[in-house]
Amino acid sequence: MESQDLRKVGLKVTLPRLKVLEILETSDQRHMSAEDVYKALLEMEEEIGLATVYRVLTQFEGAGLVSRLSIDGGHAVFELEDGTHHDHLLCVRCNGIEEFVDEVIEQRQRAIAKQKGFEMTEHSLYIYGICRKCQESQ
Amino acid sequence: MESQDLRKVGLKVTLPRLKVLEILETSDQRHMSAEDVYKALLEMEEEIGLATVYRVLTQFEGAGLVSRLSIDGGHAVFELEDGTHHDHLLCVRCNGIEEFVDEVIEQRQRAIAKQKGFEMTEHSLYIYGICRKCQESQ
DNA sequence: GTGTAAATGAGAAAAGTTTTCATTTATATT
DNA sequence: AATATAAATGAAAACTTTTCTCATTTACAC
Ligand SMILES: [Mn+2]
Ligand SMILES: [Mn+2]
Ligand SMILES: [Zn+2]
Ligand SMILES: [Zn+2]
Repeated sequence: MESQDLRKVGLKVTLPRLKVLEILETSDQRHMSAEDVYKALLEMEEEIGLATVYRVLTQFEGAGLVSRLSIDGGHAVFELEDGTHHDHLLCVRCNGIEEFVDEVIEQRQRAIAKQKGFEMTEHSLYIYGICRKCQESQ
Repeated sequence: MESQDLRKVGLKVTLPRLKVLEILETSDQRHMSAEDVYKALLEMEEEIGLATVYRVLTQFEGAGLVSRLSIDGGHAVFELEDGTHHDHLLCVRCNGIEEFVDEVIEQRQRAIAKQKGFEMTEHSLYIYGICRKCQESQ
């Protein structure tokens, strides 16, 4: 019952919001660009404008429902927030995304920030490479 | 003698290329956007188009003379390549950039890629925060 | 059911970067 | 030194991703 999720964060329950949420929950890709979401909506015959998709995703981000990854050449992907921090591996061949958590890295980052006198607010870490599947297929 | 540097990497010796190189070498900021370089050129009375600045920086990157950081909100900064890898701390208040090297993180990244079956090609790591100077000034 | 504030859609705008194409320039060859 | 030519440049247009504007529609408190 997603309507409650929306009300809980102070957002009116509208069709675009419900549908975007539905796409994020049911898509087989966990990480989706606004364009991906928009196209998935078109495929389910929902005529929701791209501007609205961006708006809704940004609001969801503000509400803590989704998080946004800012990938290299300035385009963002979104994923449902699951409450746990993780970082990403990006396949440069198929653009697939995998996740990882590494406490050693997390801790070293805090140590570096401290050592440099930074009050750390966040970090962004991406490992680029060729995923297993892409290596196998030639 | 930068002319040799250019010839060495197969680039014709032109005024825009020499001047962009000069800016990168003499500016007090090690990390500069294309716009920064463009403005610095204007200040030294060199009428070099922004498109040329982008072209030259991209060629320099291809030639291994500079490296490009792709910062969050989709705008790039460039720095002279010094042959050694390092990562960056970004101040969210003054946009200042500091550098660090951490072998533990480097090694953990390789371990994670290996564990996930990735053939790692590169990585990008940014620590965001408020730098010492900005903390002190209020 | 109504009123009102909020949300939406369509298109314009913004920001950063790349491309196009006519003109200029560097350099290899005479 | 003059010439030929492939490459580089400048200016403007195009592009990409995202945000904004504003007229219209919708959700929901009353
Ligand atoms: Mn993720
Ligand atoms: Mn650097
Ligand atoms: Zn892959
Ligand atoms: Zn600062």
